[in-house]
Amino acid sequence: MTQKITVNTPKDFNFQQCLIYLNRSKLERLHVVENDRLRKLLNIKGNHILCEFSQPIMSQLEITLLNTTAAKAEQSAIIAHAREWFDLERDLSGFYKIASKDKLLSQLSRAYPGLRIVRIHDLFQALCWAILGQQINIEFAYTLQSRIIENYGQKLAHEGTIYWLFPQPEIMATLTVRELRQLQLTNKKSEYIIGVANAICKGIISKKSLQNLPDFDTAQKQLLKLHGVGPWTANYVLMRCLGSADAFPLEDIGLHNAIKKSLHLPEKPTIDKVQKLAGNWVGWRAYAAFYLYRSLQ
DNA sequence: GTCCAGGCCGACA
DNA sequence: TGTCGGCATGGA
Repeated sequence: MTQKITVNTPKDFNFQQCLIYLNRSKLERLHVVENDRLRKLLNIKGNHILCEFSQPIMSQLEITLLNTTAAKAEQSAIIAHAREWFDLERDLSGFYKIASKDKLLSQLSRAYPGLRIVRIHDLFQALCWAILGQQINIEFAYTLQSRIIENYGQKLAHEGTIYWLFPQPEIMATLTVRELRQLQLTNKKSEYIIGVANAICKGIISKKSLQNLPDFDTAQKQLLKLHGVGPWTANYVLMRCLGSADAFPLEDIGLHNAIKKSLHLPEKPTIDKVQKLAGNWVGWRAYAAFYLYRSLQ
């Protein structure tokens, strides 16, 4: 007897749009997209629960537990995870209002209606993903991430497919640069990831403590103290993990290319030009960035 | 072979 | 405070 949980979703949420984003790389190891269904292994209070997400009707997500059943408290945690994953608490009316008056955003919001920022629940995973993505192409970042997961993550086999959890910082903190170098990470990326793992294990930084700060600017300052975390990485993590709708990875080459593509510019825009454009998106710059990323797929 | 890819650090002025 | 070279790798 499989257990099903339903999650009510807001009007301007389009599960299909999010699935397209989630399905952008064949090297993804942390979820599987298949026939409008999404499967992900969740770590709920230490229990590894394989969840299948689908959308039987527009206003609902249905979560089917494939390998176990969940008690009330676990069910609540699964629902909370889903609501965070697809940023369902957000009222997007402000974003669409801004978008309606902006040439670039109006184009993107029409192209990807109901797309929401797909969040990364785990701070360590978000930091690692950003560090891996520094200065290399995304597909190679996926290659590196898949190697880390397959070497150090926990897994569950179900009906012939393996589902993975991202490695715990406690595991990664014990590694040496030499070990990560063998996965073709650079010296720097290896040092940064081991350092971040240690910082999290020692409680120097945590998602909870960052979320308890008065504002995202303060959280950004804390993130910047980590070795290997610069402005781009800090803003990326604020956007993907901590739930800022306004964080903006200004230096992002991908964003620059997306703007070039959408506005049919002959060259990539300068930083000043990007900053000027983003000036029209204040309050919703993370959403603008996420829609721009989506336009590169 | 060259250039680019969802940057960051440390040195130096 | 602002700028610049070095880093290291895979793919086009």
